[in-house]
Amino acid sequence: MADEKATARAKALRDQLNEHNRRYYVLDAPTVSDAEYDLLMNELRALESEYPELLTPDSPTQRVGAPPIEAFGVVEHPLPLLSLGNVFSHEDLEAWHRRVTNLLDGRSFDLVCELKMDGLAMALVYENGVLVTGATRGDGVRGENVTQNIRTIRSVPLRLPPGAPQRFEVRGEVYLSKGGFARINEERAAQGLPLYANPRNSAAGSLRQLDSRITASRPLDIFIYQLGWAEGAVSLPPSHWETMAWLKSLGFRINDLNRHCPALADVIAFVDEWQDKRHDLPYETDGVVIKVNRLDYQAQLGVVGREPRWATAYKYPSVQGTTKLVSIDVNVGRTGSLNPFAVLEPVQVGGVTIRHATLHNEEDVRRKDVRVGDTVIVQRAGEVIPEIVGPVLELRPEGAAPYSLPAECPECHTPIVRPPGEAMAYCPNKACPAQGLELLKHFVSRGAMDIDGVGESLCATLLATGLVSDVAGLYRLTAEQLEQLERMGQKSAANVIAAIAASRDRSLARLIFALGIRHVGSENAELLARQFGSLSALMAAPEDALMSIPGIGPKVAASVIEHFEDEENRRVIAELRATGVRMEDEAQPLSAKATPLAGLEFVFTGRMDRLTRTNAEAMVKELGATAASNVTRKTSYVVAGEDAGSKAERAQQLKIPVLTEEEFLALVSEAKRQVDSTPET
DNA sequence: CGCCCTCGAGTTCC
DNA sequence: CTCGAGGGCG
Repeated sequence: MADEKATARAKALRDQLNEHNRRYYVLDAPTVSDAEYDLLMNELRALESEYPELLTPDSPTQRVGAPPIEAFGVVEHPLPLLSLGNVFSHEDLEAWHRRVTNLLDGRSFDLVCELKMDGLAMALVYENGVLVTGATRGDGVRGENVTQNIRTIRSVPLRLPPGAPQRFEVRGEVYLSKGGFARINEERAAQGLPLYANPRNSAAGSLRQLDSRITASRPLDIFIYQLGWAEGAVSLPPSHWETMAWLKSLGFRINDLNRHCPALADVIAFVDEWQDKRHDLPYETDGVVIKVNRLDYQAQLGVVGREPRWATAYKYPSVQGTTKLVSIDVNVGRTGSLNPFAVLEPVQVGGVTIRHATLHNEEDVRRKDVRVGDTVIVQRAGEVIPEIVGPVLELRPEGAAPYSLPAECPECHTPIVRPPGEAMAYCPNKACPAQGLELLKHFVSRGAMDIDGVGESLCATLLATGLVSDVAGLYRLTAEQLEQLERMGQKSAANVIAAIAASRDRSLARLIFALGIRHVGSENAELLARQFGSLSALMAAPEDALMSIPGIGPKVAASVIEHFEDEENRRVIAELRATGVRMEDEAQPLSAKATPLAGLEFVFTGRMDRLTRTNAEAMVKELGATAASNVTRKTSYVVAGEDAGSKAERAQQLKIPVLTEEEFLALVSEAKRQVDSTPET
């Protein structure tokens, strides 16, 4: 049995350790060294193991977690945890403010702005100054009892100083810092476990551990943002802002970045200020919670449905979102490649609605382990292209099966082939209608024959009606035939015919590229055109002649040979020739052009105001420089437009000069001035 | 043979 | 933008 001395010592140790905890984790101002802290902790642990009756729920030793439990109990929230209405713009916010003003009979009111943590809402109940329950939000009325896990969070006070109400509830958001998230994922990767998709997902996983010793090893943290309810004779402050200050004095961790705003203009300033700055915070925030400060006004405004009228959440455009994966469909590419893509329940991400996302190939789907029916996390890679990050494993429905590609081409039902060692599967049927459409689209596209007014839908119509059966068929079209089609008047028909006619005179390189030879893109087409000067010369070239061109290796050469050996391809080329498509380049003018930018390599990135990227690339090539798409050590200049992404960053790392559009134009006009002032040779 | 750089191909949304 | 793969070079 513990004697009085031991009992008193245990209490003293608990009080000291709890205070040190508060200084370290809540105030961020420790007054003892880690070693001293450990010494006190060890002493308490020894006492508790000798006299188990001294072990109290508020003991700091509880922070290391307890043995696993079977399941979480259910906790009823006496006062439901409400959700918040959302606003997405200044206009929405102003409209909300007007509504509130009306409901308050035109009286003006002050507000509080709080950064909205991307974590999990939690209700903590204290009785006689001791934490007794920690529960998740659940459906707002009933949550899960995760008290043992909450105790492991160092910034949650286990015991409060005198002056706290007898029984009361505070609400807060449990979250994981970006650094903590990265650390956990590194550990999981090392153990071969599936990775958490984001800090929120990871915090949820940590909190739902039945073994709280695991939770204890996760660096979870909490910000308290609300007093739920309180019983016992205490006079409560009259405003939210003062309530938060009071809770802070009791030892709760409150976000210091929150701000008391006298008027709407200050709220707008706060929201704008953190729009970008939030990315520099060590934790993830997805918006700002705006609350009417006075509690009597809050009471007057009340609750509608499950949302209080006295608060709203300003949501920043999300970089990520979660949605349901409805199905995985398959596209057939121009080369016959089968590319699975995700059909999603539409979701707003970064201000646009996302319905589809590519899944690249079967391996990609397997690696990400997404299955039909999964809830998946979606983001816009480089702020543009939708991408599936991964599934939320907790929400996977029973019986969701791993994905495998269908055995047949979805278009023509030919059995698919997957060359050994290759990641992509193919439809081997060269006459596959899907490939025909993709080939036609490629032929008319901007980088190829550049036929204006012929897009995806017209290509499809032409093939479906039989007006065109291969790329050469375009050049036999008449205005009368086009006018038969729906939504095609005389004027547009004439425009299309003119655009097709104009494309007869494209450069040889564009024509070679347009043919759609495997492994021959715009660059290789350029090489081949420059080497051979005409399509017939290229067609007659033996394999070794192709291979001797720097940049053309065995695969490309074989692909070219194979393309021109094919009877059908030869027929189409003959047709093209017969309809008057130009098949050679004019002899290169021998006069050497002035090349003031010779030897320089430019990389363009981001959106420019006065130039398109292709235009800019043409400009520098004209002056003897080259344009590359990737930043390497060889790059001379990176020209960064608006919203420049990773390339500009990489340039900084490699200490390569980054030019603005203005600086670039200045550099070009200076170079041109040199050309003009140099006498022709 | 392995590494590094480039090119090809497919892709989403407005 | 990203991944995969081709080509060149040490």
